[in-house]
Amino acid sequence: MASDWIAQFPGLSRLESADREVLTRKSAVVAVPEGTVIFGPGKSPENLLLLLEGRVRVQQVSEGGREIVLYRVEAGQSCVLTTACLLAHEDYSAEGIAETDIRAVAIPRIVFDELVSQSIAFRNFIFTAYSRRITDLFQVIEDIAFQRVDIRLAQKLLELAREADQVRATHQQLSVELGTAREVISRQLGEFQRRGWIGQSRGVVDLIDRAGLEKLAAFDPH
Amino acid sequence: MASDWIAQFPGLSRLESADREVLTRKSAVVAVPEGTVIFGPGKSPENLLLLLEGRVRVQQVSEGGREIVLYRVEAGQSCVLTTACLLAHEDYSAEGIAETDIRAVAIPRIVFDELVSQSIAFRNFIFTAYSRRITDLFQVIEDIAFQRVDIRLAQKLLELAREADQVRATHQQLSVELGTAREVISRQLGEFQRRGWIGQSRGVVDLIDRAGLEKLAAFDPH
DNA sequence: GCGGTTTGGTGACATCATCACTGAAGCCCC
DNA sequence: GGGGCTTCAGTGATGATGTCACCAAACCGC
Repeated sequence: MASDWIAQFPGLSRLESADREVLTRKSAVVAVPEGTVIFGPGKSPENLLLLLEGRVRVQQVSEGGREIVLYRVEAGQSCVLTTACLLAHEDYSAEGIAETDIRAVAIPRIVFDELVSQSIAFRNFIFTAYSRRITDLFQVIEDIAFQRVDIRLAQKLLELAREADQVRATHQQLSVELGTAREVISRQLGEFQRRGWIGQSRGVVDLIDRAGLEKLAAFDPH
Repeated sequence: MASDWIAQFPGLSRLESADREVLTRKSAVVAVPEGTVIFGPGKSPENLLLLLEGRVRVQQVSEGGREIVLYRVEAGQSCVLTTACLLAHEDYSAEGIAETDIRAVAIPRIVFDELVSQSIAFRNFIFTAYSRRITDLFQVIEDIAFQRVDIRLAQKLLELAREADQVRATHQQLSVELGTAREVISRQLGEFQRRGWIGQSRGVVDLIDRAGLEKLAAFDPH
């Protein structure tokens, strides 16, 4: 039962059977309720987490109390940021928050080290995950530095909505997604509404005209 | 001769002698002239570089042609970004440029893998380096998103000047350092000059009153 | 010296951030 | 079910930053 989860991680499919055995025997499946702070300033994690179900939001918190979302860890991915914490014993100013109820595989530090040492497949898994996160961070930097907020907001709404045609988020929360101010979000959403792209009610944005949003999201000002 | 370089990397001091032997025997000290593009879009590196002398600038280039400096790799540090490339075979939109003439140890992919597998000290070295870079990126994101340009410019001038009291850079180059526009730099430097903090000539900023710059650099608007 | 290129300066305007304040919508609690 | 509180959203004024257009000065190669 509990040993079947490896199939959910494509990057681990090439793991040899001895390593699979170590991984399943020495790690545990844990449940974490929505809203839990998984790691954060002054809270080093003890385990590497591989997400089976749910989503983790990683965000940066500045001294001034301002926040910005860096990336999300989805089911089937690993929260590699914690490995850097794990091995470098360094505190980050970033924090990871369970955005939904979560089921995850918790790999203790010792076991992580053992697997990195023994298995080339596991190493590839870890370094590939790092690679993805760093790419995410590069994209965040580029967007913040060079992209207009209306375009970024349209993209973010489509991303957060996924299949649904509704986003449950306050203007404040959306401003944290983009690292901007609430007032900016309010005004931009007002503009989107005037254009008939969205409807608004307290804590909710309804996507009425996806095509309109998509056109703006794909717009290249250059 | 060529085997003494390990002493220059504090993180490698705990390497066991067998691993030291592998590292020195299977890697080569290379020289790279200033201006060389070490890695970049469509140019995957073949080796992990440990810098003995010189400096590498890593910057992001966007489609619109705009650029921003992400961080620098100094002597005594490793260019870990390349390890992610190395192992994940992924192309980055970032590029690494030799900012000075460089001497570096080039560790082939195979040897890197062997060492990661065998040596816990080497693993710690690598993951600690990752940790530092990610921290750097977090700081870049926070600065771009939340910090005023004048403060960031003052900080950057002091950083680039190091011991010297002069920075050799055009306004254009400084704008890339901060991910902003040249005009913004021109105006801010004009203001710094009016305040008597700096002097300007073509391609050069002279630091006249470090204390003034330092005060602004340390200023917390919150 | 001449002509082209790079670098820097500046005004006008657009976009975004900040501040201060208002009112509306939900919630609690009796 | 009507206060009172809290959260959420809207908005004007103003400052900071980004963009565009253009010009002038400094440098470079010949």
